[in-house]
Amino acid sequence: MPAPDIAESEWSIMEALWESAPQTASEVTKTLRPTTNWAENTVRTLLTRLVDKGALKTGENASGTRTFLPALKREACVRAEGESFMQRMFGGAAKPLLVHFAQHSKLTAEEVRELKKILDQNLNS
Amino acid sequence: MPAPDIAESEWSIMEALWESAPQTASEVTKTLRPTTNWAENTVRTLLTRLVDKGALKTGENASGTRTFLPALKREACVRAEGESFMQRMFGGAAKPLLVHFAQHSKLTAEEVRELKKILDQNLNS
DNA sequence: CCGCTATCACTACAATTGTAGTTGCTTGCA
DNA sequence: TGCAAGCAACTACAATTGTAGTGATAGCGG
Repeated sequence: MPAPDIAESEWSIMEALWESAPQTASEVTKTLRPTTNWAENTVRTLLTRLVDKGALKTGENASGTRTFLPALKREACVRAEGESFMQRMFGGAAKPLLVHFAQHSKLTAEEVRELKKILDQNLNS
Repeated sequence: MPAPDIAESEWSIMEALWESAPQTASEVTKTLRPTTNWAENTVRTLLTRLVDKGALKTGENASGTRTFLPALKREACVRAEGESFMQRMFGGAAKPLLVHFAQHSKLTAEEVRELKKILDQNLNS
């Protein structure tokens, strides 16, 4: 299973754990509380589902409580999601996607400069 | 309701109708048959859902049969979906998104040139 | 005039997602 | 040393999605 399908609310969980891992269920809950205000059970459910999907692994902390940590790299998940998005919206072609976001986003001159550099690097590789 | 949520299989329907509209249910079915192989009822269900969501409108053709046509521009839907994707995956920031796809896509020199131009245009606007 | 075929409008139903609640076990603390 | 509080495992339940099937209707072709 290369890249399990991670739903929207599950992403919040993953982000929290990519940000800092391992964490126990209640730690994750506290981490997310400001943004999501989820009940701890909600977080637990999502954690369990993510473990089932193979996106998270579990461990134990010093006090014997279960902890959760990513089983997949963020980069890999982003890439998979991105691939699927590109497929759905642009028939799998990168250019129209890049055109779209290049046109409809506000970018600073600095960012534009960086992006152009990256595009160049893309070529000779 | 600016931009209804269009599910994955619904996108196929929308694409067919953005490509050519209006079409009757059976026409859409035939249009999509090569790629999806959906039963006509499946297509009808999706069409109905999309009308409910306000993404499609209906009309009538010469023979009095119902036809379907987009109620929203593709561009608007792509933009909404893109926005939400950018939010989920990159916290809403365009640059990291662009960086990601600029790095992980194979682009031709020509495409790179065009993209750089668009980036420049982005600036003075 | 009558049945076959296309259309429609409903209904079906399992899987996934969002969001918890309930129950049972454990264990440190008063 | 019994109880409140944390933790784990299940269960709940409505909405959305994917993928059709069924039943009613109605017009075309014989």
